[in-house]
Amino acid sequence: MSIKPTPETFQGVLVDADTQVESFRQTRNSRRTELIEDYVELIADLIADGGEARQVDIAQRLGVAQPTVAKMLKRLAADGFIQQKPYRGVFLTAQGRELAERSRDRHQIVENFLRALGISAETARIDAEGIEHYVSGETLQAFKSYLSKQG
Amino acid sequence: MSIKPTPETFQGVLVDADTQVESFRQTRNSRRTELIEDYVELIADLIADGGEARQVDIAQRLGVAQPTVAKMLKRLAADGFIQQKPYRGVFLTAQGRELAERSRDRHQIVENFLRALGISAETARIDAEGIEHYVSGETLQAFKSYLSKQG
DNA sequence: CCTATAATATAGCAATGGCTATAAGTGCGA
DNA sequence: TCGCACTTATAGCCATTGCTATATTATAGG
Repeated sequence: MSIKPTPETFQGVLVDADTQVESFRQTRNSRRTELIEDYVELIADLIADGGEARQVDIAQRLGVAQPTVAKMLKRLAADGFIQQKPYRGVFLTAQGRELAERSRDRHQIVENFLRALGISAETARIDAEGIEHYVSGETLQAFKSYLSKQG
Repeated sequence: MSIKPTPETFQGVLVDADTQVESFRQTRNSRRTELIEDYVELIADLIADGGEARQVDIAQRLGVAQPTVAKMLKRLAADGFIQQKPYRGVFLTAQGRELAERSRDRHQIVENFLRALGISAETARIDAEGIEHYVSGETLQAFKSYLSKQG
């Protein structure tokens, strides 16, 4: 089990191992759902904006190739977030709409929070895209309450 | 090219496509370096704490299996971040130390910032682990200046 | 109605990051 | 010094997320 010799004689750089492993585990978890959230959120936006979400549009927005989108859509369908008809557009299921709404809310709060801190619109947009997936409920709440105090 | 019919008649949910694609591209980029940063940062901490970074310790901290670590270390060595001697520990190169230091600084700032917002220690630790990799220089600066105003 | 263009589907490849099982090397204590 | 326990190396598997190339289907114009 590799017991370290008298850890208390060293600088306390390291936190408890069991504690740290939990953080990393959670991060890996978020990483797994990150792409799903991006897709569902984008699909919802495309539908809201133009009535339909086509593979070519999703691909163009995400900056990936169309077959990459096709493959991911199969997974989203298998996971119950969307419905697909061959050679037709995609539609969100109730579950998909629910996830999209949560994602969009969270995204908006994070982006607005960064803007409120004085960060430029462009940076806020870019950083929010990455950060949103790693923000817990507690942190989101803190962001919200900062925003409301700024009012 | 799929020209949308009169987009100005819809709710402005969507930002410009070229703009959005850049955000997603950047996010994918961060995702690629995320694991490398975690490894290098952890290796630096283990060396600072106990003088050496063994695969079993890295594996235990990250919550992954030892062969997973072995594979990643090969990649880190190929990328010039660490040096390996067979059946011996790993050592950071100058490049590795540089990355480790930057990562640790950024990590600390993000975690302290979350704490300053009133977020609990545990949540701050977990969220910082995910968020740190997606924080741009500008945002980091904003976090720092919030912290100094709090001081 | 037929054809050309656009969109979607499918096949197959590569890199990444996990895993288990097992081989090989190290080093300590009897 | 010899053997056992620990550590590292290696082999081979799987899932994910990207790609290119190509086949198939839809659809709009002439």
